[in-house]
Amino acid sequence: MVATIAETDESAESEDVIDSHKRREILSRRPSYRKILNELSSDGPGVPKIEEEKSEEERTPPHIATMAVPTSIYQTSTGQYIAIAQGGTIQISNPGSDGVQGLQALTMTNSGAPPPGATIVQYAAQSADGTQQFFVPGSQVVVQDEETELAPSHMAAATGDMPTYQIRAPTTALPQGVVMAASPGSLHSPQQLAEEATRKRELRLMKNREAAKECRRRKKEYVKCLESRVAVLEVQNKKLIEELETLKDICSPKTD
DNA sequence: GCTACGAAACGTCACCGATG
DNA sequence: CATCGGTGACGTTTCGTAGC
Repeated sequence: MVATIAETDESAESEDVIDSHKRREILSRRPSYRKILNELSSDGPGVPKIEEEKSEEERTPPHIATMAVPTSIYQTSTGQYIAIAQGGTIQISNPGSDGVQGLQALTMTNSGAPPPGATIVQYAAQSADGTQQFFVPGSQVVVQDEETELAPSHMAAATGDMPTYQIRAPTTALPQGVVMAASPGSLHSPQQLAEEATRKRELRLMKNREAAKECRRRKKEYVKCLESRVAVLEVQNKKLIEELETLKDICSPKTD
């Protein structure tokens, strides 16, 4: 933007705000990549549809009956069951709840995206000693044993070794970004309210982080599909031009 | 080895539309 | 109307590469 009038700091600031708003107004909102791509795919060949769910495990509903068979089951002192399944999913179930409803899933940071619909109840992080910890309700911590964690995953797969975990009382303060969940009804003091607000913010940021990743992935896929569509159309165009030339030759044979 | 640079990936904010 | 997910924009980080 070209400003020829001398501005005070305040006006410059408001100018920035106006700029920002103008810019955003100019940028018309477009439908999602999925919508655009599916529209493209409906009116032309060679453009695959973007599926609602991508990976194999994502296509599988996060239902307890379809989840991986747990390889380790622990019970905390508060009576909660923690099942660590192959693939790194940690399932937490409350003994008081019935079946699926009480099941919550944690996914280890190195095991890919959590299945859709799974409730991520806490945050996976590395503690100061390098072990992975999972904070579960009841102020306890699931800690991956160092020996198994140090072994490469392909070795574990080859030998059949599964990582082992311990349930410990937390020995250190929560790592950055970890806020213990609190039941809404138990919030009274300003500090608790602040913690709840922080927890909500962290949750929002975490979800947005994942959403941004997914959005970028879709965008890349969208661009790839557009490129492949361009290639297909170029081939079609070339063929049509050749066909036209052939027909021209047939209709107007050379006379000499 | 060090530095500069560009590309890719990422995290966050702001906004919008859909939905309950 | 509150909430949530999707996405553009922007700044930052990470990584590979060329030039020195």
